[in-house]
Amino acid sequence: MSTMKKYTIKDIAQLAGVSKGTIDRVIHNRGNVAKDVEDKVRQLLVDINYQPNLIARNLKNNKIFEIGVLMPDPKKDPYWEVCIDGINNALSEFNAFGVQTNIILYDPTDTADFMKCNQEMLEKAPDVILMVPLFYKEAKSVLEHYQSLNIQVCTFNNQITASTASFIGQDLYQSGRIAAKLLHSISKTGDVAIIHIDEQYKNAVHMQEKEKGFKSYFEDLEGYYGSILKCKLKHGESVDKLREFLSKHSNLTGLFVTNSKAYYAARILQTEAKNHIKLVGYDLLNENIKFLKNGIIDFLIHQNPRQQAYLGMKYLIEHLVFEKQIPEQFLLPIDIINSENVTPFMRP
Amino acid sequence: MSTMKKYTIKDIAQLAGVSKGTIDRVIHNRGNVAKDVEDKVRQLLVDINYQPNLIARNLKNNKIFEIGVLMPDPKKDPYWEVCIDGINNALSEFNAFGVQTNIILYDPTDTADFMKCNQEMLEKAPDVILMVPLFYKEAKSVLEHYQSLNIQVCTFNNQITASTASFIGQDLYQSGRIAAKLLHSISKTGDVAIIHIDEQYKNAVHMQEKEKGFKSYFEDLEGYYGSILKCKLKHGESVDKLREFLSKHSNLTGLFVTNSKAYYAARILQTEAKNHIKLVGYDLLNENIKFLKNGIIDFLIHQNPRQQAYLGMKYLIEHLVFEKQIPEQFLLPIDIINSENVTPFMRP
DNA sequence: TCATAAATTGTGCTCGAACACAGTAATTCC
DNA sequence: GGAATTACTGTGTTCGAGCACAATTTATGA
Repeated sequence: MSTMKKYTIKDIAQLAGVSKGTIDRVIHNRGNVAKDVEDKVRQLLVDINYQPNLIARNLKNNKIFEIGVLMPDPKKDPYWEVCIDGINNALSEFNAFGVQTNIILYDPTDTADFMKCNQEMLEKAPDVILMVPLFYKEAKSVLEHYQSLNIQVCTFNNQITASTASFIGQDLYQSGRIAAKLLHSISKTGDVAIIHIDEQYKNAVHMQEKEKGFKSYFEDLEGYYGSILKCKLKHGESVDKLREFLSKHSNLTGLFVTNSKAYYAARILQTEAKNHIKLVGYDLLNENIKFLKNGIIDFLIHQNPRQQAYLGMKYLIEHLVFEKQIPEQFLLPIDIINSENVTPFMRP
Repeated sequence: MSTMKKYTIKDIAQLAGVSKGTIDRVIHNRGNVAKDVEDKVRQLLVDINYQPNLIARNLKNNKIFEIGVLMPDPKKDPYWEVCIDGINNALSEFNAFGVQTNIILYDPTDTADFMKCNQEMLEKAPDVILMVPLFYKEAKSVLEHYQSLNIQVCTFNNQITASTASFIGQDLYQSGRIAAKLLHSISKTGDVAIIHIDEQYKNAVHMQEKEKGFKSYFEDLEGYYGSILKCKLKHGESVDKLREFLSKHSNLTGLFVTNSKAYYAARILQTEAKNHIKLVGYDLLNENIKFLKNGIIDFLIHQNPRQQAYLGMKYLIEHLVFEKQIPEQFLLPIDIINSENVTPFMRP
């Protein structure tokens, strides 16, 4: 805030009437310091609020840090594409500090591959790890292993509540509530439906949390008398099931698709000209954006995977380079996207 | 990306068969280097893609940088409060790099005070300046002066298009369009009104841009037959004018308040129980949030002043410390806020 | 008492870039 | 030819923290 001198170890040594070696020993608890001297120096450090010059510290310890990244292969699911951008972004921002990545991509439909890639990662022995722990049970054991090896891990997208690893993501329950609020604000009456598309074991928790939040909004609401329906489309099932669901329930005015597959529903609404049914979904996939712009999709909720990956990298790098503490959990704000504000969120 | 050795000046000297002094002279164009040697070294630098170690560079040049901040006094307008948080945030993030600020607050209703504070700033002779150039004409001349003194300036909130200073803010035209889209999505029929409250000379450009964007949305729209009305409330005028306006136009279904004073309109809507009139405004002031939560205000558009100030500081610091280029313009995404996603945006 | 161990403290080098200054080679000029 | 100037090149110190190791003081034991 105000003008304050930057004290160096040398300054402190002079003030305490000892040599810089002693100060160093106190700072790093290296022992071999007389009790009274130690107390005196410690007090002095507090008094002048000593902040070590991280630049100098870093110059000396100039090792190249290795960050292992373990995430789903964007080739298998385009949702993950932007994460690579976020990672590269962080990398270029900190490229002066000697950081290297080792990205391993696993098949998001294959738990065995996840385990195999983790094995591979262990062999690379990175300093820290950024991971999308898609599969709860497997991730839990893997995270425990990393913890026992004392490797700091930062997870994003999926929270493994049972682990101590730091997590970056969103409050899914709340995002369900937001979806409900949006749907309700654009269609006051009629029934609404929660649509789970391509539901898989790995996503079950995600979708359930969103569903709970969605329902809670309408339950809290006074004066709403529509029904909350539900349609599940398991992985591999035909979209015909959804088409039938939509024809059967003629009183439907709103749909909430709990993942990035809102465009499945949008296609049906478009071909069957059901323009009166409002649609809220997730994620800025090109296919979704197309329907957002032509008005079939009304709102998308942005989970900001790019930012999640970027922040994870940033936290890890700052931890390595500047010894900053990594927050246990960081929940990103939940962005509401419509056809008019979509563009800046697509910025690289 | 891949494993690449970090070359130092010493390495290059060895490779080129000269001393590190010569490499240094080439890198900094200090002259006094034989033509053939210079060419050779330059080629070498390109070949190995030499990246100077910014940590070492910084350690040597360890001066304390001074950032002058010139912004409206939050005591006069609470809108600016969060900017201080953003500035302190950036400061604590980079506190290891020897950066100091000198914050000067001016009266946002007083152009003369703005000029006086700029004079004061000049006397402090900061290395760079972060500024909210509230008053177009005055700011223009001031910015020219800073440019002639070769002081890098970063502006936020208000764009002085005639200047070369870097700008961080939002696309106001687009934000008007977003407001229109939101209003239209929650009330399909009836008239809408643009409300300018406390309009002052200094805000005129801001509000006009938003108005233009708002209108453009409805003009682009097919099948909308309502009218777009307008109500101006000059600084100091009684809100009764607005109350009368609202009673007179009984077909109104939506209001767009072009600045942070949406709560003025909300109060009237509440006391007169005009719940059918939808309301969209700007900024997460406590008063606005209150009405957002009780449903009188439907959406707020978040101009993110905190992030604007934070980013400005970050750009300036990285410019000073790492010699990074400051982007000429950075337009933040425009956040749509409803009662359900307001909380995380209020995070410190 | 003095050698030896143990406890404590001080010194000096390192990291990579920047830059002053010393040193060497080439050229000019009388 | 030799002094002086110019053109170029190399050396050594600095920044602040970290750490190895040397140096010093104090304690212990026979």
